[in-house]
Amino acid sequence: MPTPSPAPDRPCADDETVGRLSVAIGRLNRRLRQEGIAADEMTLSQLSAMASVDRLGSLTLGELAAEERVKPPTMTRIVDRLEVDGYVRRVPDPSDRRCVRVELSDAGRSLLAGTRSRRDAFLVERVERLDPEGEARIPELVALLERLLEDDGS
Amino acid sequence: MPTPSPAPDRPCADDETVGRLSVAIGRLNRRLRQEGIAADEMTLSQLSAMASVDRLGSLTLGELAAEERVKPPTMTRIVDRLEVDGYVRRVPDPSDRRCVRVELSDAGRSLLAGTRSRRDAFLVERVERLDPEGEARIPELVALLERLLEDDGS
DNA sequence: ACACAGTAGTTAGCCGAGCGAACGACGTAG
DNA sequence: CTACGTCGTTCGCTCGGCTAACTACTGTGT
Repeated sequence: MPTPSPAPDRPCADDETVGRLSVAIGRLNRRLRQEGIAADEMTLSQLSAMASVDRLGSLTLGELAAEERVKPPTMTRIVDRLEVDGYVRRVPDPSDRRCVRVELSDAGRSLLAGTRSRRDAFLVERVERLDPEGEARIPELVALLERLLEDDGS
Repeated sequence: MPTPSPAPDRPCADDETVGRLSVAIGRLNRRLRQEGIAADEMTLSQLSAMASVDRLGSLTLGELAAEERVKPPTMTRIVDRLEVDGYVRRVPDPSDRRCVRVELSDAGRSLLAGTRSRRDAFLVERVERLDPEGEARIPELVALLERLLEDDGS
């Protein structure tokens, strides 16, 4: 077969495949940054944080940082910017005044909805460019990626 | 089929799936940064640039920037750092003295080899944590991701 | 009750990654 | 030879990530 890559002499999908995977992840990330951000004023980090709050409900800043795999100071600044732009609120936790809960504002929710679709336009278009066969496989792909992220330590 | 995700009421794998895809991409990228970088002094951008030079051979700075989907000033600085660290060389192009060709040094090549395997350790471990069924699907996943990146304009 | 250790978040300071604008050096068309 | 285009660099900016150090609070142990 003239397909350049397969090289089926290797028993399992290890080294080379994994290398290509991390390269592909990096590139897709950059593409998503370029495509997704141009439309609005959001950065990927801000968007991702807002999406987590939307999905999981009110979170403390620390929980949000952990969810986003980021250290607390980083999340503090991301939330700072989202707050001055009016997309989230800091709400003191009544039962533990050390904690700060982060909530989406209405503006945040609607911006999230609108932004998401625009940001995803690139991916949707890319997905649709695939043959139907490939397109049908996308959900599996996503599930697999999510399983790679399934967590434990660190 | 008891597979949890399909939800076949939606005609195709669009909006929500694509949203999850971009979230997963972002997270994996951050994880790779954390895991991969700790071991050595490389950043993902530096590594990715070196990998491109390794794969495609000597490139001009502009070609490299395009390949990495980055603007020239960004690539200039990445190459700056790689050069002071001795991993690449800037070689003037004899036929067009405006151009600068970027080449890997021996140190760069060996560091690339060593680093790649360490950086991939996280992914390899994650892949192996999957059931064999999932593991077997990784190559398809990679191929699909690469097809999403297949290029055209922009 | 009070002191002390531990936890949540912030502040300050550092660096890398990305961009656009402006510039110098070089090639090319006229 | 002049004028224009291209390549790379420099400058100056924002964002995102980190660590270290600090403040405010909780909880625990005498």
